[in-house]
Formats: sequence, C-alpha cells, structure tokens
Amino acid sequence: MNTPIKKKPVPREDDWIEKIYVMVRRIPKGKVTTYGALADAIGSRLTSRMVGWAMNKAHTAKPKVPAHRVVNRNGMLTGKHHFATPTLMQELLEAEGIRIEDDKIKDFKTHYWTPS
DNA sequence: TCACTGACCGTGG
DNA sequence: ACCACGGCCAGTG
Repeated sequence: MNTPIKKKPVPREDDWIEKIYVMVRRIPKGKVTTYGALADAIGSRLTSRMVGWAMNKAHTAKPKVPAHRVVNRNGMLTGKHHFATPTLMQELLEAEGIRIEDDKIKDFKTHYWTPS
C-alpha cells in the first residue's frame, strides 16, 4: 500500500532549536530579551549557552531570526561580532528606538521583553 | 573516539 | 566585590 513517508527527507532543525527561533521571532519590535530568558521560557534542559549556539546558525533559519534583539543578561551586545558587520547589531537596535552606549543597552530593563 | 569550544547564567568561596 | 566552576547540546579537529 502507500507507504507513508515516515522518513524525514526534510532535515528540520531539532525541536528545541526551532522553538528558540520561533520565540525570538515573537520578540516585539523595540524590545529585547536575554539568552537565559529564552532558555527558561522553553524549559527543558536548555541552557543559555545552547541558545547562543542556536543563534550562531540562526542566520541559516528561515525566515531570518532577529538575533539582534537577543542580548546577554547584562544587556551587552555580546553577539555583535557574529553579525555581517560588528556595528550592524547596534544599528538595528538603535533603528528600533533602543539607545546603546558602549555596546550596552541603556535602560535595558525598560526595553526588556519577557517571553510568554 | 575523545576532548574542547561556544552569541551564557547561576552559585560558591 | 571578584574569581572559578559546573551545566546543558551539537559540531569540529
């Protein structure tokens, strides 16, 4: 009979990675969140380090993930070096009305968004 | 095959 | 207040 394609010819990313991408895309414009918050929101044994690792290959995810809205708990743009240009992350955030000084978000908690 | 690293965070001394 | 270490997953040499 018609053998259902049990196999997965489409190499979808691991579930937890996919969840991270979805969560990041849900971040409202002008808001930011932290790696730890995403890891905690998804739960599981996910850790903030894994979120960062997922972000590393986020540029291959489609649609593209607004990784510039994800910073560490210090509000520092730790991942800016991984963007096309080292200043792109800051420019994107500033374009959304977020003030940045010394690679750090000003009024971080004001722009902080909690995954829900 | 084993060991180390990575866009981190929390806790302990 | 500062420094050191563990933890979780996947990829690379």
